[in-house]
Amino acid sequence: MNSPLVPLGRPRAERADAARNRAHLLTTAREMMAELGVEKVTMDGLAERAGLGKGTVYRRFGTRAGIFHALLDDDEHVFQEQVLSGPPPLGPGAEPIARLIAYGRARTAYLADHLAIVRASLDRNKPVPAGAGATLTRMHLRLLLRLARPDATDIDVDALALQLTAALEGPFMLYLSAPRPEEFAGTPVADRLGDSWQTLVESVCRT
Amino acid sequence: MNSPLVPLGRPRAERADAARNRAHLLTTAREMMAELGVEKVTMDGLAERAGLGKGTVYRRFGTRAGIFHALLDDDEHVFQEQVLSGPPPLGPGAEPIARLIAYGRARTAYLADHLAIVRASLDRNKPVPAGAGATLTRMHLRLLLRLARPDATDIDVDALALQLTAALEGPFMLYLSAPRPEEFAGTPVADRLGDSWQTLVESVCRT
DNA sequence: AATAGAAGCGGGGTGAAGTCCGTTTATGCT
DNA sequence: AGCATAAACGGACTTCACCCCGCTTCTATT
Repeated sequence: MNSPLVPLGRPRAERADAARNRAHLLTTAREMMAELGVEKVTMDGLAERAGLGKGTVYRRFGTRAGIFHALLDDDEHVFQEQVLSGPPPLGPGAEPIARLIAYGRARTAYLADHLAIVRASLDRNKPVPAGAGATLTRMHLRLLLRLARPDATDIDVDALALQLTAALEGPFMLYLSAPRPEEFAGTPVADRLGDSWQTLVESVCRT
Repeated sequence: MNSPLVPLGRPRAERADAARNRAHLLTTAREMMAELGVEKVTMDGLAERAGLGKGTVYRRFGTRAGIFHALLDDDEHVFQEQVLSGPPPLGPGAEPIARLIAYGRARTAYLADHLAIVRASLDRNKPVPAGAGATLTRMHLRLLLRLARPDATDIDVDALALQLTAALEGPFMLYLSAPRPEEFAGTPVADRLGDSWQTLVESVCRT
C-alpha cells in the first residue's frame, strides 16, 4: 500500500544534497560579504567560489535579493522569537504602549545592525520587502495599536500601522545614506531614532 | 580681452541640440511608458526608438532612474511651487498644523498619481531617493514642525521629520504593491492614508 | 565667414542578473 | 541490489544597465 495516507504534508522534504548546497552557499556568501563587501557578492562569483553552477544558486534562492533574505532569516527568526515569547517589555506581558516603544527600539537596533544586508535584500522588482521583517512589524504594530487604543473607533488602525511601519523601517531602507555600514550600529543616529520613536508612539497613543 | 570677467555664472547653458534631444527623449520615454509599461522602457530601446545613440541617453540622464526622475521633474516643480507660494493651507499663510495636514494630503495624492514613475525613479544603488521629492518633504516637515512646536526643546525635530517623511512616502515607495498603478489613485487607499496622516499629525502636535 | 575647441554623439564593449534545458543524481519502492 | 522518477545541477545564453572613447557638431569669438 501507499504507506502513509497523508504521506507528505508538504511537497516533500528538501533533498539532502540540496540542503547541503544551500548551507554551503550561505556560508560562502557570508565569507564573500565579509571579505569583499555586499556589493561584490555576485551570483557568478558566488557560484564559482562555492564550486557550483549558477543554475543551482538560482534554484536555491530565486534572486540575488533572495540570498540576503535567507542570510537575514536566522537573525530575523531570533528577533521574532523575542517579540512573540521573550521577556517583557519586548515580549508579552507589558502594557501595549511599553511594548510598542520596546519594539521600536529593538527593531531600530536590529536594522542598524543589519543595515547592509537589509538593503541588499530589497528587491527592486517586488515592491513589498519580501516576506520577513516588514510584514512582522506591520502585524505587530497593528495588534499593539488595537490594544493600546481599544476604544478608538475613529482611527484607521490598518493605515496607521502601515505608516508607523514606514516611520520605523523607512529611514533605514530609504533615507539614510550609509557609506560605511557600521556607521549606524551603536551610534547616536540609531539612538536618536529610538528616542524619537518613543515620542511618536507616546503622542499617538495619548488618549 | 575676455569680455566678462565672470562670463558664466554656471558651466554654460545646455547646447541647443542637446536640449532638443533631451526633450525628444523625454517624449519618447512617455510614449513607451504609455504603450508598454514602465518596466519595458529600456535604455537601448529608448535610444533606438528615439533614433539616437545609447551614449546620448546616458549623457543626458546619467542612469535609468534619471530618466524617470526627469519625467517627474515638471510635476514635482509644480507641486513645490504650490507648497512654497500657493494659496493656503498648502501654501504659506495658514497655521503650521493645518499646513502639515494639507501637505500630507497633497503629497499623498501626488504620490498616488505618480506611483509608477516614482517607483521607477528609485535608484537601487543610491539609498537616498535622488534630489527631489523626499528632500523637499523632509525639509518642509522639519520647518513646519518647528513652527508648530516652537517651545518643544524635548523633541528631536530632525529625527521626527525623518520619520514622518518615511511615514508619508514610505507606504508608496515600499509597502504598497501595485500591480495596476491606477489601483490607488483616487481610491480609498489614498484617502485612508490621507486621513490617517491627519490623525498622526494632530497627535504629534498636540501640546 | 572662418575657426578653435568645448560639448555632444554613437555604438561597440563589459559585467552582472536571470532563464533554459539537457544531463546527472538522490531517493523511495520492489 | 536494481529501477523509475522527480529533483537538482550546470553552464551557455539572453537581456539590460552602464562605460569608454574616437568622431562630429555646435557656438562664441574674431
